[in-house]
Amino acid sequence: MRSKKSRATSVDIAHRAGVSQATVSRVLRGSPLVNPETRQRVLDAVRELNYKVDHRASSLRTQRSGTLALLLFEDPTPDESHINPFFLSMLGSITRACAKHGHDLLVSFQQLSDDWHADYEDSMKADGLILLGYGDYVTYHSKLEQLVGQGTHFVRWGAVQEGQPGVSIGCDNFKGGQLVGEHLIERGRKKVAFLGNASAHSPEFFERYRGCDAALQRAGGGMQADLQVDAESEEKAGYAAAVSLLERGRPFDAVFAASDLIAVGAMRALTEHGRHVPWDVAVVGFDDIPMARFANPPLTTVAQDTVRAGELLVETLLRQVRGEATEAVMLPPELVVRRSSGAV
Amino acid sequence: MRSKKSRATSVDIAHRAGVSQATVSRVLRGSPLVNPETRQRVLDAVRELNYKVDHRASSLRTQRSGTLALLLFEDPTPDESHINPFFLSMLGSITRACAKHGHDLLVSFQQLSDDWHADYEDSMKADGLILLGYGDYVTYHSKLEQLVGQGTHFVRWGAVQEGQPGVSIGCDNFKGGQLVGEHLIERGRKKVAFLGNASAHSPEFFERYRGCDAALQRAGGGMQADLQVDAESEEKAGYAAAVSLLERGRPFDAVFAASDLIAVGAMRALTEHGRHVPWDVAVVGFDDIPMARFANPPLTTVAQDTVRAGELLVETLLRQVRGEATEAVMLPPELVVRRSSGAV
DNA sequence: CTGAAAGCGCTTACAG
DNA sequence: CTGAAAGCGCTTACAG
Repeated sequence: MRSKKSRATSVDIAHRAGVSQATVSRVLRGSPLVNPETRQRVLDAVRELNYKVDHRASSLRTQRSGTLALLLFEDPTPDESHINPFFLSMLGSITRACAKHGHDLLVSFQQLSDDWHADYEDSMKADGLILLGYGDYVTYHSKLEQLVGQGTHFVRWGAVQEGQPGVSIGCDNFKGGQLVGEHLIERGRKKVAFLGNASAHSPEFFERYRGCDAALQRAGGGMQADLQVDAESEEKAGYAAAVSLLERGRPFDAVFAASDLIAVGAMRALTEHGRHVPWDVAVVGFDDIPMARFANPPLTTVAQDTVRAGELLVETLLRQVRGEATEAVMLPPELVVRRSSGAV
Repeated sequence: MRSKKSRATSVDIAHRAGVSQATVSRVLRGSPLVNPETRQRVLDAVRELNYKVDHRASSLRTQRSGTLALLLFEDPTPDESHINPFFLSMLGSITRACAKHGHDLLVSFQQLSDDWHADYEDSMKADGLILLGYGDYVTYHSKLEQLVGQGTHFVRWGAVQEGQPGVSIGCDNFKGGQLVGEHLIERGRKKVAFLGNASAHSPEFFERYRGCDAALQRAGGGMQADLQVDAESEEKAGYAAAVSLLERGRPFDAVFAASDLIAVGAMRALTEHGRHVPWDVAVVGFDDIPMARFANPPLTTVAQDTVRAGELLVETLLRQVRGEATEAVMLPPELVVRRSSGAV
């Protein structure tokens, strides 16, 4: 919107360049059906009047918005509190990937309870949806089915598993858990506690748990139910979980936290309760958020490739929008060893 | 976009409800000029066909998009690297504030070098722009003037100072620097090094520097030019700056880092070079990013109220879009004392 | 290679 | 309270 004279339209350009409005549109869309000289006259007029195509009009006409919407779910922490740093870095890489593909990104935080399934694409604000966030998978499921039923284009970041509505991109969480298990065994740890929800409601955490268990089993051990404590992915929850683990009084020499945020909280609790990390207890997290390097001691963790993830999400969604076939992908995790799991 | 039958339009609803398309529109816009019974019939049809107003069409017609665009600048780190956590949390609070005001948020990362001044609002994708990011203020300035000249609606997060194009919301950086200076003096520190650019190119950092200087002066001292080292807001830059400070061989008993990221890097360098924080050197940062609490030792810093900042930015911009008067605001900073500046 | 015309899906004076 | 009509600013067959 201009303050004085209203903004130039393609008609103004046509007038100035002495052509029809249709020709202006052809030039701006890069149609080859335009005489080079005509094209130049139009381009000159465009520059002189500082003209920009009205995105709403073109999108209304073409039925393509060139916009993707990112819906970020966060259930537990309604307001104030900080967003999970892992999602923040996903947000960063998704934004970059969108730009790279010439698309705009609409960002929106959602409560899982909201009626989100019926918004952005339905209002034609976006060509497709990217769904991101932990969330109770069971609740989630029916909404996803609704999306599929509506023919909405979407991709989801999260657990990649059978019988799931829509296309998912996710980390190979089982593999990640395995890497952790193998690492702990190598360091001589046997009794591994798990901090995080380990049930079908949180399939990502559960896979991490199962992967670690598989690795321990191969070494003749296994995860113990009495060493598992539920926790959402928050520092405070990690602290609380570690405290209640200690209260149980069962011996353990390692903690596998389902996320770095949990791990950081757990390390604080352990230290405050006189357990030395890593001498008494090795601690390993998941995600490799920026904070992990700076934790005290620096946190061993499993890195997820957020840059690749962002690109894959965007590319997959765009392919879907174009009507091409798409498939689920699991990204390989990578173990990052730091001092929190140091040798005994 | 639906997979099978194409999506319902207001004409379909009109047909089903036995009214004119105009009436459907009136109902959906909440016009009082509709008979309650008619309204109900329309609403029923809307529900049955799962109809949603096409946002592009309505926005084209009303000339209001209900969308704000956030342009995030990051000059030094072109790709890969992580976005400054401080901006990430601003992003979070801006997104929340937008939702609260019923607006959508378009997010875009920009290189300062890009031709950004001419994009989102010009394409009518957004009603206004929020500008966020450190950046060389001198380069910046002329682009801002262009925006003002074009009559573009925008607010900027950053230094609040005289003769600046457009409306700015920012932290009271001078005051923040003062708090740091007073705190250090109270802890018996005299020779305060400053890590960060201290010139008109980085007015935010410069104000922090000047504020600290003012506090020291009041105590009979002052900042020393030979204890100032340039640094962008990055952990690596902080590390490098601290190393070159040490190499100068001038005595100092405190470091005021222009940002937490710089402080974290500096603490690593100091520790590696045998200086104990805080015994030998007190370290103070700025921003209070999540990482600050978990740094080793936990970092004393100046907190900026990002939640309030986000709301203020959105409210101010919306007021501007509505043609109301707006003004610059400086938010009060708050000192957060942790162990990195612990008593001698 | 170019123009006239229809139409994307809404909103809103204008009549009644 | 309601309908018919114009128009927001584009894109794209359809003719030529």
